[in-house]
Amino acid sequence: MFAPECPSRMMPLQIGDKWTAMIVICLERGPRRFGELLVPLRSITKKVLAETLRAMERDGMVTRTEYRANPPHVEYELTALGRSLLTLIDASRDWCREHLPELAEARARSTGNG
Amino acid sequence: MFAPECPSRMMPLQIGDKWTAMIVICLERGPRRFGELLVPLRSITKKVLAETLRAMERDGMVTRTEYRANPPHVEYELTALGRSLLTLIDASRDWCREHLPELAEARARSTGNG
DNA sequence: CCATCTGGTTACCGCAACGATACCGACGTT
DNA sequence: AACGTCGGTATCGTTGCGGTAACCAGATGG
Repeated sequence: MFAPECPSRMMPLQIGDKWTAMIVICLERGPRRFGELLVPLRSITKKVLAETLRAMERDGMVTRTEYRANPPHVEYELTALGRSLLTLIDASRDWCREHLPELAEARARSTGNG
Repeated sequence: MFAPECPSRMMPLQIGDKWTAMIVICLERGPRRFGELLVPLRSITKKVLAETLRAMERDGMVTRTEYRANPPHVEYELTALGRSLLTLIDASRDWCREHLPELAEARARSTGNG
C-alpha cells in the first residue's frame, strides 16, 4: 500500500498536505489508532503524522478520541466532512485510471529524446 | 482572479504544482500567450511560470507554439489531456461550494478558542 | 526503580520550491 | 547601432515543509 513506485504517485492531484489523501483512505473503513496509521503509510514519521492529523482535526476532517485503558491509546475517525473527501479522491482515481498512461507516455517521450 | 484572499485558496485539493490548476483554468477558453498568463496569476514570477509550463508541456498537458512575427511571441494551449483535468478541477470546485463553509467553521472554532 | 507499550514532542537539518532582480537573445523599427 | 517588445535564463537569497533522531509522558507490572 502506498509504495513509492506505485504509478499513482504520478497523480497530478493532491488533497491537502502530502499525506492527507492517504490518511483519509486509511480511515475509510473505520477508526484507526496512531500506530495503525504508521504502518501502511510506511515512510511517514511520527512527527509528520501527528502534524497532519492535528491539521485535519483542526479542519474538522477527523476526530481524535483518547482511551485510558491499558495500554492507553488513541483512535482517529473520519467525520462526515472528511468522508466527503472520498468523492474527490475517487474522482482523482478515475482520472488516473483513464489518463495516467497518456501522461506517462508523454513524460517518457520527453525524457527519452530531449 | 486568483486573489490570495479568495476562499478557494483554502481548497484542500491541488492539481500538480502550486500553479497548475490556475494555468489550466486560464487556458480553458483558448490559447494564451506567456505574458497573458502572467497577468491573472499575479504574484507568479516569469521563472516559476516558465518552469511550470515546461513541466506541463513535458507531461503532455499543454502545447507550446512559437510565432516569429513582430514582435515574436509564444502561445500555450491545452491538449486533450490537459483539458481532461478540468473535470477534476470542477469536482474540486463542487466540493468547495458544498463543504468549504464547514471547513472554515471548524478552523475558526479551533483557532478561536484553542 | 526500571521496563514496556503507546502516542506523542522537541531540536535540529537539508533540500527543493519559491521569489527578486538582472541579464540575454530574437525580431523589427528607426 | 540603439531601442522596444516578448519570452525567457542566470544568479542569488529566503522560506518552509518534510525528515531524522532523540527525548518525554501516562499507565501498568515486576
